[in-house]
Amino acid sequence: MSRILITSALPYINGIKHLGNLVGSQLPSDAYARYMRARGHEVMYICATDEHGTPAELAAAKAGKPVAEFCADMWQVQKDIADGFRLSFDHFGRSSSDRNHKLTQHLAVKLWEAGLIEEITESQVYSNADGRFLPDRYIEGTCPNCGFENARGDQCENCTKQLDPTDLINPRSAVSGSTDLEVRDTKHLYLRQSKMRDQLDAWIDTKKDWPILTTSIAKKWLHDGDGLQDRGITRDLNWGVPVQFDGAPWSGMDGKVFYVWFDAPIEYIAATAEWADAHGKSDADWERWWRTDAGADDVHYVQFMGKDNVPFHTLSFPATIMGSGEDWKLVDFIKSYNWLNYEGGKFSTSQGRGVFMDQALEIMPSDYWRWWLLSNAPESNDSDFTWESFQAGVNKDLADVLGNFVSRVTKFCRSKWGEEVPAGGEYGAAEDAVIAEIGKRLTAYQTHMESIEIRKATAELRAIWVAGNEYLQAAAPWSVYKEDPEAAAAIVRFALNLIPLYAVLSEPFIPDAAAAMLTAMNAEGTKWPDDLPNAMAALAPGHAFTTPDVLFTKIADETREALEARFAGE
RNA sequence: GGGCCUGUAGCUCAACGGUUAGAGCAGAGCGCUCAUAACGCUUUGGUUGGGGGUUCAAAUCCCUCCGGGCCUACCA
Repeated sequence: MSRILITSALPYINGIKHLGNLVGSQLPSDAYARYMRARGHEVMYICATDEHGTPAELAAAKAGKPVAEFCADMWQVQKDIADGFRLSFDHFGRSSSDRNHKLTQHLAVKLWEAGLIEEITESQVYSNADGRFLPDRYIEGTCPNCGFENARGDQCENCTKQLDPTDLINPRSAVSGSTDLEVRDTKHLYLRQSKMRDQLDAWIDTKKDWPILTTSIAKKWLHDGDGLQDRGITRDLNWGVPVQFDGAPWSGMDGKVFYVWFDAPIEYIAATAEWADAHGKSDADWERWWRTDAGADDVHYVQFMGKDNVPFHTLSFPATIMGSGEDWKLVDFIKSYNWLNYEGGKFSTSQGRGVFMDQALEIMPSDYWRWWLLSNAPESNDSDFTWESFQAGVNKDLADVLGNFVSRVTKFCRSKWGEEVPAGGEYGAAEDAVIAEIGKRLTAYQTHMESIEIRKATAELRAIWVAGNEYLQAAAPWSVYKEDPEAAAAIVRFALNLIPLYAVLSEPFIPDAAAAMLTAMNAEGTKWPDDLPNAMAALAPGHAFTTPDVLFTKIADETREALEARFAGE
């Protein structure tokens, strides 16, 4: 048994996430966490809402709520949705927690003491009407290059030219539209990542097994142009972790907060501390996951995220904890995902295009989404959600191959012997062959789960389900029964035993159906099959079960068409 | 502009210098009748985007052209 620390990228607080966000970190990390728990490992699986930054403040204003209240409400919304998808976080925290405030401030002090933070005074655009400094992209105006009237202060979306906000002609606030803007000097803290470039580069070089998507992005940032640039880690905002606090080694930073990308990854650690607090545990209980001087050396730490998050997880967060000089656990493996598209285009919040997590749960049970999304996860490339593919995947894999297998076995048994495992006959060569086949597939499945190749794992799992149908078809107990009921009983006994096996193997992907299968078979405590022949004899003659309801209802063509129309957007 | 990823069967993907390029879905045929008209077997289908090169051997490595996508540091 080993200890495995798993973090899923933090969903941003400003709204409900769509299926692309779900499949890019939360869902695969959950399948991985469930698998590792099933294999008997000690798992700490952490997620949280990422609550700071300008978009949160604007979303709160739009909702007409104070930002703290907005975030608290939206945290609950996201928590409920996560529960609905059966995401098995050990703790779902908040980056606005007291733990994160304290730890973020602590690490900043350590970085300062190590000479890795410096004060820089820079000029930024201030909006008098909005009463706030504006990030570059929240300033709009006419592009000096192409004349496009809605160019943003960081880049013109029309001609793609990189801009400085002061380049814009007739600049205005994207928040209020006000043109009452001025440039003010403001002091900020910068993280001197450039001083850590060689150290980070050498560390990345040791990660030979990381996905190329992960390392190539890190290398690009390390070596592009002048190399890794220092990064401002504070902002002129109200909502966030205050930069000025008792014991801060700097002054004059009142009214500023740490930049969201500085405090958000720290929340991985802080959320584990929140977990300890919530369960009446001591600091030592969370530190053994995170402090290498407190037992975390043998922890295997895996992060899941979409590819947009890679620079922060490969560079700035490691720079933060390495630079602190303290003994924090560094990530061992970064699993990054590409994008999920919707019917050939992008998911779009503003255009109402695509499916959002709350809607998905209203439409179909979570297992349906989990299965389709994980068996089509964008691991090697962007992938495409289509209703047709979703319908085909759910109907074929879940309803026909797995669900119908459970139905045909239990109903046949019920009709001939009643709802208990029949006695008589013995397993023979055919059963040995199935055990051998499943054993081979199971090894492959486990290998793919260990290396976090989720798509390949689902393909093996499906093949294991298929093996049951192949066996039944060849053994044909309905024919054998007429001549030799004892032999038929052995066949059915074997097939019934496949059901709890399938339930346990499938649990990482379809936990609700797995639970329903175990309940029906009266086999709730079934463990991972370390010994397949034993597992196939777990349900002994006379063991009572109940024939389950249909496990997966098929998606009708009319239903699919209605959903296609409903979510087409404009 | 720069960098990275990518293009394989009608569709979604696998194969990561080594037999005859594989699987699921879709299509065709046969079988079974326990089951959610489900299941099983057989089968059609590819000039691996185009062109050139390296090699005994290339989907795989190199060059080039064409197409798709992502990132480019103040959205997160």
